[in-house]
Amino acid sequence: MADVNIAAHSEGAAEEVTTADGSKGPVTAPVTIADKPEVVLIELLFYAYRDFVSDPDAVLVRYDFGRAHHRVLHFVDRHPGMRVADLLDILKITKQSLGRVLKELIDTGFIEQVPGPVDRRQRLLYPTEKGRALSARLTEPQARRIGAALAALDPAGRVAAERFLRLMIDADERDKVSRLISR
Amino acid sequence: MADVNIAAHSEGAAEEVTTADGSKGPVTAPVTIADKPEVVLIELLFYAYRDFVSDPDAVLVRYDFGRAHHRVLHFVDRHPGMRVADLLDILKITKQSLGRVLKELIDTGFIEQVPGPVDRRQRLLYPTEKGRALSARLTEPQARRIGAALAALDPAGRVAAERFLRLMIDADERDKVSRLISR
DNA sequence: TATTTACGTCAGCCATATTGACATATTTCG
DNA sequence: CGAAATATGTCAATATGGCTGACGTAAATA
Repeated sequence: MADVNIAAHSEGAAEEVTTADGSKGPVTAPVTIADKPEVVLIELLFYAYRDFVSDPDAVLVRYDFGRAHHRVLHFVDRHPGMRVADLLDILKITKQSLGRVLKELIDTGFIEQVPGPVDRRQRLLYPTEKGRALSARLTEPQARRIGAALAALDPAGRVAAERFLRLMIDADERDKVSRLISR
Repeated sequence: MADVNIAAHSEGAAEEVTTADGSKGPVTAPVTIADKPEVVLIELLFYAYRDFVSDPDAVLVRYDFGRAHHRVLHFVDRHPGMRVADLLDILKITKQSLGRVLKELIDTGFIEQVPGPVDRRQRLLYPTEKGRALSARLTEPQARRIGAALAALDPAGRVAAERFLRLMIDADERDKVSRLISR
């Protein structure tokens, strides 16, 4: 069963067949890319992301961590000294969801909390050496995948791919994200 | 707190500061895009996907469905008559995980099962009219988002964006995915 | 006939997310 | 100064979506 074997569709018509008694049967006509050309990109994004996130999973299981730990560690490593609120705004999850995952990363010594020097209510988040090392290790396969894909494009194509992804972000988040990324 | 306010980094050095007593403090140097240029794409993919999947959520809650239902309904709608095994191979989940979600979609009349006409062990999956309508409704905001992003690119850029996503898929899955998409 | 295949299901478990309420510092504002 | 807002943490209950493992059944196939 290594191969997906979706049967060819016998129906040539674009419309559903209504049976003799007037009841509606199942819809047999496929949604074609001619109908909705954007479906190609919708599905490519699904498949690409599916494989993209699968990369680090193999590493994470050895640490008893999940994808949530990966995300948290990545952004803390990327933005040392960030506030908890910043992290929540990036991940778009609640503080309760973040709580346990962050606690585990702190308890196991991958992330450290430091009281904000100016505003002492804050608990600024920093990676430890160990945290940085793990983050790098998780980034590696993803960077390799990205690098290989970009290498197959010409410079203009690389710019276009990046632009496309930027435009996929909510319009009212784009500037914030751009500022975060370009550090 | 509408704005993320990550403090500028006081450390100019690329390396960690070791304190006087020899103990390692937290790592304060950020990972820059100069260090790892692929990080830009890694993060863009995260942000883009985050917002991309958030679109249908607002619709789904009204049906008491989650993202898993969306994925199942989408692919059944896209490939009417597909087998359960095909769906599992696309989603890369176990049949037990699929089980509940699929059952709910069947029980609520969005998907129909038909015994395979040639191989009667199979339960071929079809959307109902209702299922097709919901799928279209869920696809709509995503297609709008994609369409807007593509509209901002020139034809070559559109090709590049699509090529990039194709290349992000596992090499040994690309042909299968291409066959699935180009229907 | 024996085996494999396609699918379903039961049971238990884990990870990640949610809402809502409440606690504790600390900063800021009137 | 005192009140209010802010940053964060935590307890509790719940939902969702995923997993492994075991077992069952019908149907195709070797």
